[in-house]
Amino acid sequence: MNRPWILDYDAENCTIGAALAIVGEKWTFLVLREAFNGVRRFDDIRRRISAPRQVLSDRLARLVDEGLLRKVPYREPGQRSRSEYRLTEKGLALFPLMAALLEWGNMYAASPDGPVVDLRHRDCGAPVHLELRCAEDHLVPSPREITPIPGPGARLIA
Amino acid sequence: MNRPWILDYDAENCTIGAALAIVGEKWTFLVLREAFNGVRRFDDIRRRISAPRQVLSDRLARLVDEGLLRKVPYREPGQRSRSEYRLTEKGLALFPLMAALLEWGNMYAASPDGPVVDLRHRDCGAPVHLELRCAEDHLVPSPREITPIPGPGARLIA
DNA sequence: GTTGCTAAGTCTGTCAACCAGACTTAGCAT
DNA sequence: ATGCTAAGTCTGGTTGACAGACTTAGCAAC
Repeated sequence: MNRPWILDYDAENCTIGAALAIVGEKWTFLVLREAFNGVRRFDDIRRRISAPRQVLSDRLARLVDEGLLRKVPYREPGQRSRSEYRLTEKGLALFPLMAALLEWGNMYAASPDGPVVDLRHRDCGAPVHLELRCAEDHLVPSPREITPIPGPGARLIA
Repeated sequence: MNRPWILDYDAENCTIGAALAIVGEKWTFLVLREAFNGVRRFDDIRRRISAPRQVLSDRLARLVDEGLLRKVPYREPGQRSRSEYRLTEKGLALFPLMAALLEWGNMYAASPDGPVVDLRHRDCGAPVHLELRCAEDHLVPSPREITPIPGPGARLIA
């Protein structure tokens, strides 16, 4: 193995790092998982992920701040109005990330009984999975067939 | 919105949670990013991700423990033998996760100049992207077309 | 109006993890 | 022996997580 080209480039402005700065934290990610499950209320989320209230409070505020969730008022009969948290477009766009984590978890960290949730295509009911494909429409079954190259935003180290 | 079915099920054995317990931490994920970039040596990784030595030491040990990385001896001329860290199959299987994070980051947290790395198909040079597809081979362009249902491992709350 | 109810959120003290920076280790070479 | 270097450990200060108690805000019954 030769010295990888990337060592000459700065890792500072990597978009993966930027994405991680927003969603790369355990509680944040669990909150998003629940959001995709349709769990939207503070105490429901809190019970499901067993987070300390303060931590959940922090993370929800952060996610609203970053524009992944938005607060929407709701009203149970005989109760005052409260807020629930819903995914925005920006948050919904994380679905492939969630799916990737689910698929990997099912393969390598699964419960013995099998997956806890299955993803189905709404229109036909068939199970849904992730694929890597190139612009020429070739299926790319393995990362070994992928070559990372410097993109337009790459910056050489000073 | 009705009460989501998932509230009747236990979140404890969720495979997403299990996966997060392994890779759901900032430094761990950055280490894996570098591994996919071909950066394999302690100090190279450390410089690129700016991690405290101790933290990197911990994370590498953990990743080796979990079987995502393995230590391989190498030898620079005039130096003693040292170890570098390479992805195992289990680690390589995280590629879609990495790609999902990269795509989301490029869309929503990008540097103004564009992506820092591009993924290309080794065989044809075309850019690679992630797709959601169902078993009937329909392309699923939006998470709104996906219905999560309880899988075989789902457990009702006691 | 006051009391109770509930979901959401804040406060407090304790404890574990992170961090920067200095130090140590282990083998090779002169 | 002495120096060199990549890898790894030690130290003391600071930040964040955590559990558990407390507070808030509006509605409803009395």
